[in-house]
Amino acid sequence: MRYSHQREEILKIVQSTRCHPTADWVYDEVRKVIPNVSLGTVYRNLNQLVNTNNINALNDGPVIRYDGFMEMHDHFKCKKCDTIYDIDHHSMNIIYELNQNTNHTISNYSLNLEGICCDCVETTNN
Amino acid sequence: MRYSHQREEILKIVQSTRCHPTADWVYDEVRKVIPNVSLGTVYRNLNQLVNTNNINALNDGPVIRYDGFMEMHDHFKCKKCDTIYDIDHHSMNIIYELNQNTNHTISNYSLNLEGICCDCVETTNN
DNA sequence: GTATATGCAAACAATTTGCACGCCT
DNA sequence: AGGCGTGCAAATTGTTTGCATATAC
Repeated sequence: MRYSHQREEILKIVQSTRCHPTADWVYDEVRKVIPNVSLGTVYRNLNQLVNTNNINALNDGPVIRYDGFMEMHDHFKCKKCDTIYDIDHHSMNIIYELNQNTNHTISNYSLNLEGICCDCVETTNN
Repeated sequence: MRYSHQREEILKIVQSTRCHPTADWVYDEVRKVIPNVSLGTVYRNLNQLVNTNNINALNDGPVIRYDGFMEMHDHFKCKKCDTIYDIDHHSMNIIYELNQNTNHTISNYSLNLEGICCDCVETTNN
């Protein structure tokens, strides 16, 4: 994989946030630095960065979100404000425990939690 | 919600399988019984059945899969054959434990596991 | 110099929606 | 009779891809 200015900026942007951005959000950010970048380039580079294990992809309904934080962790999505929070969890324990209980060989997982977040709980009745 | 023959057949079909079908698969099955059914109708009814808690939706990359088995359970997807298996798990324990460890109110979750399934493990070196 | 990366726009795939007509109640 | 459900086709959304040009090495 050859160096490219676009890819460098895209990686830097994804690594600099914990907001689990979409390709569109990344596109808007990259354009602040490289105004004529194209959305196709953003998608191509995000896919490459996922394949080379520099970032992670997680799906959120029909859209793909990207995550530059590479320690194993889970996610919690607030049903009210749609924010996705990181949740620290005993990843290896889950995989170990599940490998004990099934015939399959589990190599990775994603745990997606939903509910009402701590910021929304005060004001909601849902 | 008024009765419709289409919706009844769609529900029956989703409830009769454990293969986590896509809308397209359901569409093909419904056509065997109601040949002139439309794909739009299948999608509309699947969405209604999800909203009325008769079936569940789970996302598998860009596609939505449907599940007529309503007990809380998790899923394991084989990286080789793409089969999605049901995994029984201590759902309430996870939610309880996680509610203890976070400030959020977790109401539901989906745990998606990946790896090599028991049928593929013999023949794979991946 | 050569191959990979880019910008652009068109293609794609899954899902949703608008509309006129049909069928449940 | 009235309104929800349908079939059909077009629209929408998120993502991918083909192609000619630009750039890294």
